[in-house]
Amino acid sequence: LGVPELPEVETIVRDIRPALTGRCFTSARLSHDDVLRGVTRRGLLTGLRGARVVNVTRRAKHAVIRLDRGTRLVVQPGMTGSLVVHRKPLTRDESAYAVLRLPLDRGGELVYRDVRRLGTLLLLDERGWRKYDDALGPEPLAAEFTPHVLAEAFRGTRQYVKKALMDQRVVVGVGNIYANEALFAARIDPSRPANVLTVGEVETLHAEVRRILQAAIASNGTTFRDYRTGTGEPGNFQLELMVYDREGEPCRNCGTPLAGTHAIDARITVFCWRCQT
DNA sequence: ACGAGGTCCTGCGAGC
DNA sequence: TGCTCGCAGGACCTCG
Repeated sequence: LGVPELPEVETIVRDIRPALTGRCFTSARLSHDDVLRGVTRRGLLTGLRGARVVNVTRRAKHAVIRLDRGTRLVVQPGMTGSLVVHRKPLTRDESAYAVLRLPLDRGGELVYRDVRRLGTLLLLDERGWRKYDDALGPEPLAAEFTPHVLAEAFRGTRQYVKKALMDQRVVVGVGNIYANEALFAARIDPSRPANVLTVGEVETLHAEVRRILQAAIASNGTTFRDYRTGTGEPGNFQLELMVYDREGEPCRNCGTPLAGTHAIDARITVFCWRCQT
């Protein structure tokens, strides 16, 4: 577990960028085809072999590796994916569950490892990328993501606010962990319909989403089991979580045992029924 | 429009 | 001890 969301992918991208930019993939090996979306094994491997990395960026929860051929390798780590540049030969543990291995010129190797393989790999041309990018909502840390933008997205839906917050068309990068945390910080009941929130509540939620994502980036993300930074280290934000993985434990605000439910989208929701209304 | 449920995938922990 | 079973869940899908 570890669930790479925005802070985790941001950390990965920052870590691997210096080691990858300008480098060439001397070869490419893929262990399983089931992680591919919209590209065949042959298409992926020939598209990567010999390609040079122009830059490495993050969009939503995805690492985007732009190649000199005008294509982009898009990595969605899913639940258990990690993306690490190894400078030394891989250990037995590191090579177990390695899905994509891309040795670099001048040494080292980019490795996508994914135990459960719920992550996906895409290789998109310019047009494919534009279409993919357009389908995603605003970046939560960008200036164009204002409280007004969030309010407009919430206005049109009676979905549970937690589900709406995790909808990648509303705002990208927020998954289960940070949705739970942001709603606790904003003192909002996750099961309220999105369109009944007051202007003030949306403003608070907007601010808390940004604050928590920034804090998680500063702590290199949240590691429970599988998530690793781009250098293979665990993150530290699990130490700062207020509700996630704390069902039954006392609320850090009022001491009431935290409640847990699967009623929203079949994912664990942890909240304080006293603080969140 | 929205909730519910299934699918993918495998390690792990609980229960018998 | 050794087995089975249910759970974790992001993205995507279908059904009512």
